[in-house]
Amino acid sequence: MEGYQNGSSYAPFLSLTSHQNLAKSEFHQGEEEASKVREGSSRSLEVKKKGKKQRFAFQTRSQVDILDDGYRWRKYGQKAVKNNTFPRSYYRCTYAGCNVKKQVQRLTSDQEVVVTTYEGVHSHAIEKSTENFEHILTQMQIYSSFN
DNA sequence: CGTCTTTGACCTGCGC
DNA sequence: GCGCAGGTCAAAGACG
Repeated sequence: MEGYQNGSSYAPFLSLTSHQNLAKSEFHQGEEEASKVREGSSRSLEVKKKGKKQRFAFQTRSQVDILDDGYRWRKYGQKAVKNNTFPRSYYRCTYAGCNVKKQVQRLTSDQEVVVTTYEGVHSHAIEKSTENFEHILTQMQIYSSFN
């Protein structure tokens, strides 16, 4: 069931948004992640765990793509989208058991704006101070979740 | 030495 | 059935 919900020490922005005048943040809880079996190759990864996928996207005005939100992220891919001249970066949480993914994309129209999309919820506390992220929160705007 | 970044290749889903 | 787009992984290199 909801073994991923801690409601204690995750996504600092979630709590902050509570008293912020930011727009509404939409969370999509989809339970359709199972069936990701890839046979035929040496990939024996089993992601058949139907975990709740919560997606959270927002815009930030920054010159750097890497927004330090207090967690450690490891980049695992970079692909360019057809609609955007700039490539999209894929990050993943390096915590054991915490398979949270982060997606960062820059707008081709406004390369000063960075769209960050969080996927999943952290199951561990932050390792760094949130003060830095809190500052970013002031400039960030909730972007329409997705379609 | 350990950690993380980068790039290419590979896979899947969807559309036609 | 094929092509396109998007998404992911792995290995090597770079860096502190």
